[in-house]
Amino acid sequence: MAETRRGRPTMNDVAAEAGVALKTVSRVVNEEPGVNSATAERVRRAIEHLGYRRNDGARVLRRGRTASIGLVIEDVADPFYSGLSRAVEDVALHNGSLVFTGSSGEDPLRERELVLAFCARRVDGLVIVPAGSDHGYLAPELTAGIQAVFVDRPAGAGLNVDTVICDNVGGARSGVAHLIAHGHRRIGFLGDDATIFTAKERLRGYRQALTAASIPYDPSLVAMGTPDQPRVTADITRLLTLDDPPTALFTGNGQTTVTTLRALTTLDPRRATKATTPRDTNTTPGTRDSSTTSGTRGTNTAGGTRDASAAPNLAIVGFDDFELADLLTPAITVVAQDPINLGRTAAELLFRRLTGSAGPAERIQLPTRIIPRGSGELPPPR
Amino acid sequence: MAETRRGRPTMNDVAAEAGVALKTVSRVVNEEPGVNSATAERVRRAIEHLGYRRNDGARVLRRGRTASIGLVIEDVADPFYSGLSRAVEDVALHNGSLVFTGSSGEDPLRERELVLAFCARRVDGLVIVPAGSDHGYLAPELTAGIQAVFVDRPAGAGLNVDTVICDNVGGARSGVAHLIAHGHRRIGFLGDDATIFTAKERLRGYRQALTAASIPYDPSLVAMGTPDQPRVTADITRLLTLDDPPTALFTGNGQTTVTTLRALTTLDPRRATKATTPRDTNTTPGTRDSSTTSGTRGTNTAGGTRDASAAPNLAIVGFDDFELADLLTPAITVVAQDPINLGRTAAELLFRRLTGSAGPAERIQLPTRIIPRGSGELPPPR
DNA sequence: ATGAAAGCGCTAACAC
DNA sequence: GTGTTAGCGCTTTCAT
Repeated sequence: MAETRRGRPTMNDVAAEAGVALKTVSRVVNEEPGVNSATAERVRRAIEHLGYRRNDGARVLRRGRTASIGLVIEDVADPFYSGLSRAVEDVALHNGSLVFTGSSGEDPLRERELVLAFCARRVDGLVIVPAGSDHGYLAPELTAGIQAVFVDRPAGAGLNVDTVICDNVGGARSGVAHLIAHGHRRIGFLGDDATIFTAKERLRGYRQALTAASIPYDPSLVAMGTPDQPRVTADITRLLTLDDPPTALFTGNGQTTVTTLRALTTLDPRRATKATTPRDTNTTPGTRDSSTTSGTRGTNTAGGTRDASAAPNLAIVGFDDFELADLLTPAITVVAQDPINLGRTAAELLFRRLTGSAGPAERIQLPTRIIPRGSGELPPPR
Repeated sequence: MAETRRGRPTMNDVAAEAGVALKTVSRVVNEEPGVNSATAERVRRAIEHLGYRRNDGARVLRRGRTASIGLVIEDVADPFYSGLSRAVEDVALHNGSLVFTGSSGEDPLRERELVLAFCARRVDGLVIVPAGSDHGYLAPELTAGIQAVFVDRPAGAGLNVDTVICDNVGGARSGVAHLIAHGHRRIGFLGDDATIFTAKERLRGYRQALTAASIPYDPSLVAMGTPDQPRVTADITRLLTLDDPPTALFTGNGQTTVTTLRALTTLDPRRATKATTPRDTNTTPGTRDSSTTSGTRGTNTAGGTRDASAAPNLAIVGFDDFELADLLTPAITVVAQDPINLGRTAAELLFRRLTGSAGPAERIQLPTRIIPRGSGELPPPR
């Protein structure tokens, strides 16, 4: 409380106040043994009185280890990555470490900036969901002893680091095989941007499933790009107006699945009445308040009602589970991966490295599992 | 690359390599003016050659400011807080600052640990969603010059800090008034744990709306607690089996809304057929794969079909918007607050403080808006 | 334009 | 048990 000097009190201030040497204060603060309990008590009183708190920055400078790690993901606001984040956080806390978090927003430059900023802060290690494919900038940091684990996507060529990913190929294959098992032969693939590793892998799985069922690959059934609404809606429109349109859709990630569902709702004249107020529209309270949407409940029979020319009775399987998938009508069948497991596994591997585990870089692949809920079990028309 | 000494190269190493003094290296690294361009080039080559990277920890120790902030929220994995996080992150990056993130998990002790750990790292400022109500531990830190902004919930008594919250009372009031305007007089309130500030405020709003409509307050219509499925299901069952059951429900936060919807689906025998595979159940791929759920689509008419004794045709308005609210049947009417705006406002206020803005603690209240989508416009039965 | 010396707050290594 | 000294890697101040 009582401070005469500018700034926070230091160990020196405490030492002066308690009438002991600096080192004794250090011993008390760090609970080292071998301090007379009376002396210790005097020091503790001085600490209390001055409101002293150890400066971990200085400590770190002296000791080498910062007890902090850096986490670079694509976007914390995405439920997939926020689950992963939480898992990393928990493991870090468990290991007495703090975590710097940063979202790259799928921008390789921002990824690089964040990683290097974390390295400049001398984090002990990094958990990275890479946006870019060139990680040469990391090499000197690794040489210098900073540990890194890549999650969800592998590092760019030439970098030999631990990696934790899910079985993208196998997951997509099983999801598409599921649709085939239910009688579909024209299956659309809506994927994330083709530059993204997971998107490419899942497309591979899609093709493998087709091959296994002796269904020829038709590139006109494939649409890839960022999962923004206009693009997805346009692509779906294109697919549905093909001469031989798909009877089922496989969507390549969570965002794309949701965007697809919204597109289908828009395209279906009967369903369209339901979602009158799109998200993010500015609605003045009390204005369109009661009129437009009331009474619509029960007017749509929810399934099997889409106008064939616009949004036919499509079967859907999505990669990634998402909240409320089970409450939609029909409920959405998904190929689920476990973001928490992904994050936990990566973080645990990182801390194992930090506590001395040597050996070559590991590549851990986590399984996916299919969760049938209804949308993926719909048969093709006729 | 070429390192003989242990650890990373320092400015000293660079200086030796370039044949200049330490200070000259510092000048080059920090792009200070007044260095001969030839000398600077030599230094730069040495930096490149040695793979030198400035140690920001040491820099910070000398300069005072750490260019980092701490963010303590309830749970990054919750979409509300992950949106808020992203906004804080973006503002921080914009201000050249890194952010330590930590989830308190609604545990006051963990909140305290995190905050103090951040303070020990000498973050410049803090953005806190408080879990506890006693923030006495923060006082010395504030005195020492660490800035703090509280978001979503105010600080405990006695702490005079900047606060950014949404209009919980007004939002709840307007949501409940909306239901009343649609003819409801028996309205259940399902809130978060009663110890949580926002839960209490929203209950107040609920009561205000009732009072304004001269509807007596009936405590048996109110249920508060953590939004776990068993508790919510039990409470809803209790509400629906009252002699005079509610015809509408107001749910007090996003999690509760979702849990409520899931409970209603379970309670409704007709809807129950739909969500056969609950989330988080371990389904072995290929086992229950195709049998249980196929063909259910179209069997439920989605709205207006609940068994009156279990889950009648309830109107619902929820506090907090959530992804897919618009795609449910019926789509869910919500009182939306804007987590991104909340985070951005708080972070901007923090950085304004950090750049010298003085003045008394501010208390900023952000508006909510009602988004009618269908579920809140259903009339009471008869 | 360049450099030498001091010191940020702490811990490690060694006295006493 | 306690204290002294050095120095982590950098910036600051003041010389040259």
